[in-house]
Amino acid sequence: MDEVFKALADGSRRSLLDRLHARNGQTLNELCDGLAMTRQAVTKHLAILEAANLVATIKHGREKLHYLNPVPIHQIGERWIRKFERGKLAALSELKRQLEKRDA
Amino acid sequence: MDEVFKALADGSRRSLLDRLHARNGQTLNELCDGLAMTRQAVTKHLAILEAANLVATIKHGREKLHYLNPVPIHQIGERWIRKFERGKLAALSELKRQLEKRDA
DNA sequence: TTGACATGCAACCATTTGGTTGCATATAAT
DNA sequence: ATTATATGCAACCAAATGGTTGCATGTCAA
Repeated sequence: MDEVFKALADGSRRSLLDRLHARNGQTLNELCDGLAMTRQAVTKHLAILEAANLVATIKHGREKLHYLNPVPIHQIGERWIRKFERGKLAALSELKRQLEKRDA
Repeated sequence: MDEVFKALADGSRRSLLDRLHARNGQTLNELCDGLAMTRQAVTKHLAILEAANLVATIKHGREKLHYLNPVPIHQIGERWIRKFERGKLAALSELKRQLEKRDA
C-alpha cells in the first residue's frame, strides 16, 4: 500500500497512468512522446509504477508494452479513501463548531 | 491536488490522519504520544498536512488543536480514483488477453 | 513573579528522489 | 552482414525529504 501511495505522489507518474488510461498497451517510446524528460527518466518512473503493481509489462519483440493495472488504485479507494468519507459530515460540522467557538 | 498526493505519500502522515480520524481535535503533544519521532518531526508532518488542507488548526490558549479536513481526500476519490474505476473491467480483460497472446 | 509546560523557529545532517549522460545489448530492416 | 531502432544498465548529480538538536517564545499555575 505504501508503495502505491509513493508511486502516486509524483505528477509525472500520475500523468503516465493517465496516458495509459487513455490508450493502453503503449511502448516505452510512445510514453516518452511529448514529455520534457529523457527516456531513461521515464523508464525509472515506469519501474516504480511496475514495482507498485500499477502497470504490467510484456515484451513484444524489441518493444515493451505497458498496461495499466487499476486494481491498486481501486484498493486505495476502498480501503483508505472510503474510511474518511464515512463520518465526513460529522467531522466537518465539528470543525465548523470549533472554528466558531474561536471567534466567540 | 499534487500537494495532497505528496502529503499522503508518507506513512507517518497517514497515521496522523488516522489518529485524528479516531479522535478529532488533538493537541500536538497528544499526537506525538507513542510515536518514535521527536515533537519537531511531528510538527513538520502536521505543517505539510496543513499546507495540503488536510488538517485545520486552532490555537486554544497555549495548545494547538488539530482537526481533520476530509474534503481533499474525498476529492481525490472523486476526481482521480473514480476515473480509473470506470472501464476497470475492460482494461483487465484486455490485459488478460494480451498476456495470453504472449504464451501463444 | 517565577517556574513549568506547550509550542515555534532555525540550523544542520543523511538519505532518497528525480533527473542526467554514456555506453551496452537485443531485435528488426536493408 | 550491416545498420537502425528499442530498450537496459550504471554512474553520477542537485535538490528535496525526513529527521535531529538547541534555543526562543508564549501561556498557565503556584
